Amino acid sequence: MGTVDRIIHNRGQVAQENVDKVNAIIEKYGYKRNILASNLALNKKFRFAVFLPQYEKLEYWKSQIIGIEKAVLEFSKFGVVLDYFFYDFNEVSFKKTVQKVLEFDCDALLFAPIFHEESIHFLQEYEKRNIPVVMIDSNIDSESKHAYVGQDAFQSGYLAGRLSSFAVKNKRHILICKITREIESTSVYLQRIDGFYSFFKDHEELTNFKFSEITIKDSGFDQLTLDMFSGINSIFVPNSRAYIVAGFLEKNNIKGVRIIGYDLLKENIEYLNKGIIDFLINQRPEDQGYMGITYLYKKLVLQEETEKTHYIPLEIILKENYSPAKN
Amino acid sequence: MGTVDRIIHNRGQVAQENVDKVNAIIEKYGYKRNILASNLALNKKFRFAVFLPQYEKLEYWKSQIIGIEKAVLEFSKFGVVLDYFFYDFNEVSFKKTVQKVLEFDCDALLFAPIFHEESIHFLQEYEKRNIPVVMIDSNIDSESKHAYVGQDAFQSGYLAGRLSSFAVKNKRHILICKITREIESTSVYLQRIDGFYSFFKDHEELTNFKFSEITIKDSGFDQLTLDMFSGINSIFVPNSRAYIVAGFLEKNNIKGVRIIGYDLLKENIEYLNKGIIDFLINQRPEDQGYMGITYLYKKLVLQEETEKTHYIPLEIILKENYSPAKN
DNA sequence: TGAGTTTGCGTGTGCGTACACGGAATTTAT
DNA sequence: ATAAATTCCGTGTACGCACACGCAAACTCA
Repeated sequence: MGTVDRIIHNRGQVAQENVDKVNAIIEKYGYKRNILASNLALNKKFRFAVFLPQYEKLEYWKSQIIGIEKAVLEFSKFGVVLDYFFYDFNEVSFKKTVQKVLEFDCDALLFAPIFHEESIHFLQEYEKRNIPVVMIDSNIDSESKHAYVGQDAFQSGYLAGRLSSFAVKNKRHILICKITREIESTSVYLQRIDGFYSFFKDHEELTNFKFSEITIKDSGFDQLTLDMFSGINSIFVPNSRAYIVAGFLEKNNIKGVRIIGYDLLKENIEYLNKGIIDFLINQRPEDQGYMGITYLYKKLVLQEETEKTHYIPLEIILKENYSPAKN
Repeated sequence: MGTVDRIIHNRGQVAQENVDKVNAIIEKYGYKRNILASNLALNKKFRFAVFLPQYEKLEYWKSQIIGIEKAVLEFSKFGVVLDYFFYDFNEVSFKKTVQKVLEFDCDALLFAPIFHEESIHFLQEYEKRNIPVVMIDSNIDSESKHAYVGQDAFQSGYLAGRLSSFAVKNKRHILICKITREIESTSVYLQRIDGFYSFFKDHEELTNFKFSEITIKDSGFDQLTLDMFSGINSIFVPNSRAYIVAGFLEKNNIKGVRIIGYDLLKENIEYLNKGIIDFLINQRPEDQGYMGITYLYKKLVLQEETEKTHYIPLEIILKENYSPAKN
């Protein structure tokens, strides 16, 4: 037993002759180590660090946490333990928390690389330490071996392009509303817009489309003006804040404008039900959190082969297929 | 150890006094039985019976099987073993196989209740035997405790209604093409149509819509005639055979008709890419199979609380968001 | 009251793996 | 050659649970 064990874990202390013999037998009989018994004997905790923005007031991140908690409830019996690290909505807080997380000794990491630049070095560190990482929400497309759970941002923008091409009139003027906040993955943002334009590039027959862009800081309702929307038939908001535009249009009684946005926030749903927002692309945040933890569980606890990327389906939500159950 | 064990499994043979004592301690210290060790000691195989239509030539069911195999690959290390029961595309074969399955001694059952009537009694039998069942693809809405993995058929029809209301012209004539085959869940079928009409009932402002229905047997291309489609603006095919209609329209060079169908079959995708089919609602069959087995695994092996119903998202596939990766 | 029956309880072993420990075999140093 | 250091290997126990087995206590009935 001892010798075979040493061979299986190649811990040395065994003659080459025996190594070969045992390996031959393992091969011949197709021995597979029993993960149940292994984990039982190991009697080990698996510490997953969860590094996300402070979610208290962010519906989207709250859903992510719900999914995470659901997963850890299942996996706690296998020794999975979470340690949360939350940061506030600014770069300083983010950087501080990065330090804390780096100092923390964990077996795996779940992380949303919101601040693109700052995240790169951070992630490299984990690659060096050989600690598995899963990114959720947004991906850093380096050639790293880190996993990703979330949507294909480019493709979702492309789809949004198609959705906004469902024209009532032939001539169309599309407005892209960039409503930014410091805390937001700008890369996701840009990929969506990129995908959006790509749709129209790929469809030359749709020449009768014009595009404008406006940029608003924060949740600044007051920065919107009426003339921004004159002659506009369709609006694409490449993040979750379509409700701001919808609110403005409602207040000023502007009708017949198609709005396409992201995420099933309460405010968005409200305007969806009123018929002011037409399409929302759901990112299924709860599933993302759940799948993220599940990935790490499969990788570490079960030591399975896992697929590096898990794309969440591009779920199009209309007033008519929204049901409150699915967040 | 023995006494405590007898109490935990309430196997009797222990004085009430001790039962109370032990239960008090279990309560006090929050003892949870370790499922890992339990399964290790049990050293038991979990036999799942999988009862589905012969899939060789059915793309949809093939995908289901792929998902099932993927799941069982993961769970085989926990002692999960599958036994397949396939039946041919007719009632006789179905009934024969029902007998075989009933005679087979299994711990759980995954089943697609295609033949509604015949399935009811069959499922009751498993309820009697207290064997957990998960239904995939279509649900039998009895108040049974059997689980379901699949779409909300009514809601998907409702959504299809909305999709076909994206009118280019104001006057619209919608054709509902019922292309039936013996092997098909008629209940799913009817629920979808029901949902479809309900959409228009709920939206009285859409009065300028007219409806017709045609019914075709089998994959009978030859039963279609030109006059069936005269004046039609939009077609709803409430199952996976939209490609038949699309093929007919293509052959006869009829253009500008919107087609809405189900499932990402090769033929459907072909017409989607040609722009003849506009919308496909994806049922994610691979996910269904995977989730079905996962449900039984969680229920039996992990003995977790599980949600009875797992709805697959209503994924709308357009030419622009179809990617071959997702079956 | 004693034999027979039932009920209650503890011991022991096994599930498949991990790892500490100590002894045997081999090598190196003196 | 002998002592010391090193390499190699087997035994034993633990992980947490399930269950067979057998013994002791309590009960039944004559």
